[in-house]
Amino acid sequence: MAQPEASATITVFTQGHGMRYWLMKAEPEELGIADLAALPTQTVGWCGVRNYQARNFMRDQMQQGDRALFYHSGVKEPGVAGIVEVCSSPYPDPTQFDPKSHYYDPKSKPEAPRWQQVDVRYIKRTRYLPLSAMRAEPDLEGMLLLVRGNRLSITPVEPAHWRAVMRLLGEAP
DNA sequence: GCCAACGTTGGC
DNA sequence: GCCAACGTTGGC
Repeated sequence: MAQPEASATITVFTQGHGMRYWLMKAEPEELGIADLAALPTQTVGWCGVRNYQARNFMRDQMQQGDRALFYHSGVKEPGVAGIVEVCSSPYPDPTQFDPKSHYYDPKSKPEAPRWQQVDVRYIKRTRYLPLSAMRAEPDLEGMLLLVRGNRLSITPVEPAHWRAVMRLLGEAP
């Protein structure tokens, strides 16, 4: 069966040296920035992505060394909580084969894995930047996270938007 | 808890 | 290949 391709084209913005910026959503009930920081290796496999467009970003676009905004979703006040770094190549998400997993996909077979993941590494916890504050920031206009109707759990971030977020976080660009 | 938005499924 | 029904996401 052919896998659907992304219905809309989203440009992935690269800098001169090829590093890309991302935003990755996590539900802190499952994995928050504090949990990530407390893990022995401070790395985690970004499992559970079950959207083809988000999967394709990991599979086709992400590179080791890319930075990502770590975003808390599904909470009273969603927002950016930290920064992580992509630290692996894409590889099959093991939870798709685990019948006990919430992310189990009975249609995916080990010989033809449907879902991929990357590992990410904790870089730092930042000042909390709520979604509401991001919406109020003119420099973030057009950021995919803020575009009406967008539900992607992984989105590319334009360098200009990344710089604006770093400024709002009080972080060096 | 609501519901808009949107992705997936499956009958035809 | 169309598209209605259904399920999920995720902010509010």
